[in-house]
Amino acid sequence: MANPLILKLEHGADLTDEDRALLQSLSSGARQIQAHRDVIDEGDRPENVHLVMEGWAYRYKVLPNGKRQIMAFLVPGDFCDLHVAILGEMDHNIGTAWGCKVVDIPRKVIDELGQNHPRITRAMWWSTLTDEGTLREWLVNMGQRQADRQMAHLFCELLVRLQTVGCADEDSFEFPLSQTDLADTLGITSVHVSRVLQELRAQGLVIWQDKRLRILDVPKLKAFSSFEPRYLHLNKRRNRGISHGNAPLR
Amino acid sequence: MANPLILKLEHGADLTDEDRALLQSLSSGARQIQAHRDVIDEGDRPENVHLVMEGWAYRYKVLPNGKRQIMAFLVPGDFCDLHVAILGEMDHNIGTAWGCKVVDIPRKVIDELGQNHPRITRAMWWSTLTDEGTLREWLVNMGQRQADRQMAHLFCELLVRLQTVGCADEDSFEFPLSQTDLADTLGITSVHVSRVLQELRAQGLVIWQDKRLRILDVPKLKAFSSFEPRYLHLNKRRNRGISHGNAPLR
DNA sequence: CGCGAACTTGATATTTGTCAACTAAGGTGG
DNA sequence: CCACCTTAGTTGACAAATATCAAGTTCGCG
Repeated sequence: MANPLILKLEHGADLTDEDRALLQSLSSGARQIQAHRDVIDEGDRPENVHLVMEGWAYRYKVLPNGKRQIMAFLVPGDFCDLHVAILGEMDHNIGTAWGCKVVDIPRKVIDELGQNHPRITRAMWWSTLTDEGTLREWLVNMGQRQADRQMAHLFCELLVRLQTVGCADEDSFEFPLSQTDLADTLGITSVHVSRVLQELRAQGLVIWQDKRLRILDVPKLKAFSSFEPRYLHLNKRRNRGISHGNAPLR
Repeated sequence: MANPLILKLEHGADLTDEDRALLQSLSSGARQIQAHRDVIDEGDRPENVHLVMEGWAYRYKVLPNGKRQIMAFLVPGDFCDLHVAILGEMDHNIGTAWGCKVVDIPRKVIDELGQNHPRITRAMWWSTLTDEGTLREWLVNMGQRQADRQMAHLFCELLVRLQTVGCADEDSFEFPLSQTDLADTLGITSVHVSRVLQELRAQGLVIWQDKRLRILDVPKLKAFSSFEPRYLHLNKRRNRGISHGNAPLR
């Protein structure tokens, strides 16, 4: 199976074969983490950077009143905490949604990359910055869309993201979340998730069973949720004008 | 008046006098931009990085149905589009909330900093990463708090952020937004903003008049909104244990 | 086979949105 | 300096979206 990290980072920089070989060795030696465990917690100052290679994890915070907000999904190819090298301590938690394979990469290895491997470094910053773009889109999603569109938008995003790392086919992907997880992601209750899902099913938009989500009509779901993937910045670099001022492709 | 950029970046790295002098010259020559103008738009590939030195701007997106979501406030010391160097094109718009002084910094100057000024580079990445942390907190805010707490939380955040750049006193700051701007920030309607504000006023928490927001009881407002500033990562570095002398990425 | 977690359903409550009318304030031209 | 006009904010009545509570139901797993 192709390496999700490499598949992803190809979008952020023009990697060489040497870069790919290095990333391949970097992302080997994953350890299994059980479902519903924390990978890191708020306040931690981890020595290693964590990279998801299989399964799902998520960023989340819990408020004093016990309410939980999931702020990002970490799927294969995603780094959990690249930023910790600079920020010092985690300002949120990361937990596994399901069984998950994670590689621990010592910070000094990351630092070494930063000094001697400019394309990989660039690709990692590209990855951090697209995470930020995704966060902005989630904010739009929560602020301006009602629950049904918001959920549909999330499904569209996940389809595209998982396709780029080889973890989704044309119209479906493994979706190992509970409805409660989904509720805490969208900022609604799990009761409402259940009802909205039934509506999406009734409209013939999605099927969700056996931990797999199938989108029955992808263009329709994208239109329904006004999904515009620009924020994912997924155009392969080699397909783009290299320097500034060029007309946008697409 | 002290330079907001320097005041801010001191939190992200241990700057030298030389660094400060460089930042000082970098942030001079601001041009005035009128209120309610766009600084950059989605799809742009700007040649310059923009730095706010006075006034307020905000990041926003507009959906096909006309709804607007404000995703960040840019106050003195904030960069508008540091990420564009890597992502290539803007995935959102930036507009002025009020008259605003902005410095245009050529991308090549930023690149040069990245090569020869490691502390400044580190501080700029710190700034980008705290922006991301702020975004995460806004997501929590929108997803899990009701409108009154959410608004209170925003006020607390702004007080702290503006204090660090010398733009707020102990309990108040210039707040040049309309209630509609605030509504599009919190993901509620302007009618609801009006009502929530009256409630906060009635509870003796805030006064907002003449474009100035005054928090009558700061600890009370922080408790009310369960404001926890860890996500702003504002501890001056010299007050923290300095761990590894790792080089910045890039 | 039975237990518990996840999901569903129905009734009702709360929060927030919508619409429309009204008031206040600031700017402009006469 | 006043009349007017526009924009921002306020208010009330009502509607829609979503939350809450409580009671089922289903299903995987020991």
